[in-house]
Amino acid sequence: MLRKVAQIIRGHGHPYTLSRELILKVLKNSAIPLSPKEIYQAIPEPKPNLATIYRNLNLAEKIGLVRSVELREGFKRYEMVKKGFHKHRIVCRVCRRIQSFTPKDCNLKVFENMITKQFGFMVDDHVLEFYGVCPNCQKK
Amino acid sequence: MLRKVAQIIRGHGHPYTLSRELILKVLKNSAIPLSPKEIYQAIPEPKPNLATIYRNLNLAEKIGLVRSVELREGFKRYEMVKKGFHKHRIVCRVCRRIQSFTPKDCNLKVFENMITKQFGFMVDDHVLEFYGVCPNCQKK
DNA sequence: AAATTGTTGCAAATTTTTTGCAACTGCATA
DNA sequence: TATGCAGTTGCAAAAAATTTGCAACAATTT
Repeated sequence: MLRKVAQIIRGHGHPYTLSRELILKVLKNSAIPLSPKEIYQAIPEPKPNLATIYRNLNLAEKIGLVRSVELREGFKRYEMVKKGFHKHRIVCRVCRRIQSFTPKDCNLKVFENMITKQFGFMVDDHVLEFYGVCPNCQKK
Repeated sequence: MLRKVAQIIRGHGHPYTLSRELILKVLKNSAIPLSPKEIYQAIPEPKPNLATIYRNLNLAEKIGLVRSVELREGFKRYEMVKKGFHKHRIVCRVCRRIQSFTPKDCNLKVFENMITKQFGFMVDDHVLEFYGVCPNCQKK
């Protein structure tokens, strides 16, 4: 089921190792982006070294398998990249709860066109996160 | 000219110190968000300690004077919050150049309404950054 | 001007991420 | 299926980013 991922990794000249499989499986099953430490904790013993997780996340990001996500926490999180889909997040400023959602129709093309016309950038990715207070924390 | 800022800080029960003035002045004059280290470097001698800069950025963020911005670099940047205005960024994946822009009409209300209706969050801030390749790096 | 409260510098600690190196593993090919 | 190369891994140490304890100090209140 991660066969396609294996092909992509091999296609970039890298072997598909057990560590890689374990890391990507954890990310695939998570509703929210995870930090390297969280990925480490989610893998059962015997787990790969934390340094290995960092190295593989960097590689996976470089070849476009995962994307890094920062939510004002002071560390990076990672999520799988799925072609044709992407997620946005809403983060509670109080309890730090993260809620992901997939936009039906992400009408940010307006921005991207403006950017291309005005600044000449070729845009291929964007990050949109909302901050606020979740229902639970509003009660208090 | 930073009088209003001084009032806000005092209004929150904190003295308006020289360090605070220097840090906020640097941020006020920057077109792009700056990291603590960059702020430190931008202040002429005698400069406040780096720890002081971290402490004051945390305070300023808490009382809403500044906002933290993360651009997949592994550290935080900060920018002044100006009521009624906000900026977005486009970052070059190759040379890491940052281009800020102020949206004419940030039509993300659609998202915010959906979030409130569907998840019950009270949204009061958002982050929208674009990633791509700048004109210079496209040539190579 | 004195008292109070919060701030600062400094050094050390913590947290996050990267790196060097020797042993090892995945995979191509024979 | 065995062999060898190239890239990966674990471990420990280093580097980078951020936080914290504490004594000296500065900004505001009385």
